Amino acid sequence: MVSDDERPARERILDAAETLFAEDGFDATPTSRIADRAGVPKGLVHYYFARKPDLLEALVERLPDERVDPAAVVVAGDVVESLHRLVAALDASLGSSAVLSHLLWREADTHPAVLAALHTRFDLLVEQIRDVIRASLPACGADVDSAAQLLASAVSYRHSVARHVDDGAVAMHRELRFLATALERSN
Amino acid sequence: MVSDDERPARERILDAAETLFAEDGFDATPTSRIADRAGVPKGLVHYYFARKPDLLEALVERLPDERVDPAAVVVAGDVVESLHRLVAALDASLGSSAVLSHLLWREADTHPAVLAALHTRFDLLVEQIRDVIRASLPACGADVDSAAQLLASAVSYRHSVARHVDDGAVAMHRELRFLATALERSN
Amino acid sequence: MVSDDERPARERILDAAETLFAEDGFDATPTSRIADRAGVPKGLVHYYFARKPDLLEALVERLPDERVDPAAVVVAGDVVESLHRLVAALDASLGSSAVLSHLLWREADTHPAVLAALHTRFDLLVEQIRDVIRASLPACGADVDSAAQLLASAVSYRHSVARHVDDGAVAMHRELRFLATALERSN
Amino acid sequence: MVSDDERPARERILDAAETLFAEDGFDATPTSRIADRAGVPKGLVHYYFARKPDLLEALVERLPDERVDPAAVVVAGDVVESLHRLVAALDASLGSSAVLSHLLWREADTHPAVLAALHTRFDLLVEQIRDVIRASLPACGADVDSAAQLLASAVSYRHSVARHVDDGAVAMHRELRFLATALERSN
DNA sequence: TATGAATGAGAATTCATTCAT
DNA sequence: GATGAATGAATTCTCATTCAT
Repeated sequence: MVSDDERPARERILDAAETLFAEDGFDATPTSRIADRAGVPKGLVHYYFARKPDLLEALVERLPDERVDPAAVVVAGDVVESLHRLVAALDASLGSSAVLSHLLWREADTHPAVLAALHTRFDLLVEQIRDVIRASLPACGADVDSAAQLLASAVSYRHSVARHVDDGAVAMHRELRFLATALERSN
Repeated sequence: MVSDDERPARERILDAAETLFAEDGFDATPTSRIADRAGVPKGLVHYYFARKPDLLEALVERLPDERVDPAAVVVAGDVVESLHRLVAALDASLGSSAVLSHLLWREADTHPAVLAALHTRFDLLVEQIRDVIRASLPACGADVDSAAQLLASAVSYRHSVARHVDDGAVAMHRELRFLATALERSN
Repeated sequence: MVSDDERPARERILDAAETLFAEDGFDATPTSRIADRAGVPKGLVHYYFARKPDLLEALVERLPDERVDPAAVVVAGDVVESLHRLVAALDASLGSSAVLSHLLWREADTHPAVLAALHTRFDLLVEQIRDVIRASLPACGADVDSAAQLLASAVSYRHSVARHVDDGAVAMHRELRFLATALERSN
Repeated sequence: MVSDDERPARERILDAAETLFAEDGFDATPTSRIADRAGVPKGLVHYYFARKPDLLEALVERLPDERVDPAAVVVAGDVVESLHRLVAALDASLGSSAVLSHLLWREADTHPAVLAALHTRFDLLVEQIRDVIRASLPACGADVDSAAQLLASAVSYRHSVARHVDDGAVAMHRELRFLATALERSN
């Protein structure tokens, strides 16, 4: 087996697992294929990850912290633009872990650790949207929580489940504008 | 093996497959367990469904048609109430196939037939929401398509993915009210 | 794989397991070698015996009932001869399951079912020896229980553990005579 | 890994191996568990004992010399008491290596070195019993060899195989008295 | 001398699928 | 049509052993 790649073997194994799990699902991916793809002998996979689900947990722990600095996206008085920048920033940050994101949705049911990670991520998303709305439209009298929840649903839905829908970005843009307009009007 | 239950063996096999696939996933469910649960001999499962994926396709074909008659829910001039009744009707109709709904999301990636069924269902959902909005608020100048897309996201998200979130109904109610208000204001 | 032998596959698997376990021990015998020896495909071994220890339990259940009819061996008034005949009868009956006998001793510690079987067998042995002593020497005033226990130890020791000692039969004969003499003297 | 215990690493490894082999058997004990239990890194086990069976041979060589000084136990003219003291002394000396004793029986078949050690120990046992009988009952006309063999069987049986039988000591006491009485009567 | 990462052969077990009856 | 014994490829996991440091 080849081995002298740049990254350490443990990382290469996780990379391979991430890609393959995302492509075919956890159950449909033999550890042997992970080893092949990582360029390590079969035994090494189980040396680092005694049981197969340990791979999944390690992947969850590798999840990047997707918190976006509100100050970096808020444009005072312009909710449309502010939310737009937030979503763009989230997209960029999530983009790197899009595959991972997707696979998590799929395995959440059967792996509690994954489910917990998903909930945390969703709550964080709602919170960030709400903060940006509040910061860009301080006196908004509308139901900001609902708007945040709606947008978070749409973002999550797009990132994790509906990745097959290619016009996602366009639709998202229009939905976002709709929400922003609603928020501004109720000012 | 038990046998003389009320439903024919083929149906019992599909019922069992639906439950078990939803619980543990397609790959993690041996056909032998489906046979056990259905109370039929192992061979019979493969007699009716030569290959395992055939079970999944048969389940997709069993999907109920969730079209709700617009006339039955629209309250002229009251979008909030109209959408509310629509969502309630959809919930009722989907309720019976909630497990199935959920399992479809999970298997969509690896089974094209399932993915296609999902897209059809989502498009139908958007269409119905749009129709109800238009019927209850004929002169609405807002971006009805986006509103419909947003609500469809939220509904789908709740039905299929976020089924673990218990306050789903409450949040949905508030989100819906937010959307309706936005639509009415732009009238 | 060959298959049209005289005995049914399940029996052939047990025969093979018995021989191989006795030769190399339970842990050192792969199920694949059992399959080879039995002339059946590997899968069939696990079809009949889901887990490897199930093979051991099935072997224990195959143990012949070694009860010897006292009437057939007792020579009234002659303990030496009576015990001699009993031991010979036990030897003959045990002989057929000598390998099994031996392997049971070895696996008793780690397999409770085996340990239980061994205890039952030993108690039965003591009981039979005592019955024969009593029947051939009714008025014996000696500690018949101890004599029976001693002889049972020696028999068990020889059958199960000390099978490598080749002069076993000769020694046993002398020991038996010693015991018998002791019993007669105390009459 | 812990390390600065009182005993040197090599000894701790053997101690751990002895315990674990006795508990689960040689084959069922991974060297890694031996390392864990000994509190040494995995590599060190193979550093001291290149192959796993080497551990077994080293254990056999650690066997204490169980020779009991006849003078210390013989009570002239009293075989019962003499043998009693001998067995007590053997018990005490064996007690420290009871686990080892037991594991040897189990592994004797597959490890010639172990089998040889066992034979040596048994012969030594017979010899000692005979010496004590002769010393305490010089003019005994009975078959002392057989009596010695019988008692050695019972002692071995108890020490090595029947360690699960809790009333071992009591039964042994009665058997011993039976033998002694027999020997005295034939005087 | 000591270490623990790395290796790969081989173990038990699972399971979709076939097929004779 | 129905059945369940039979098959064997594939899968997860174990572990003695090696070896660079």
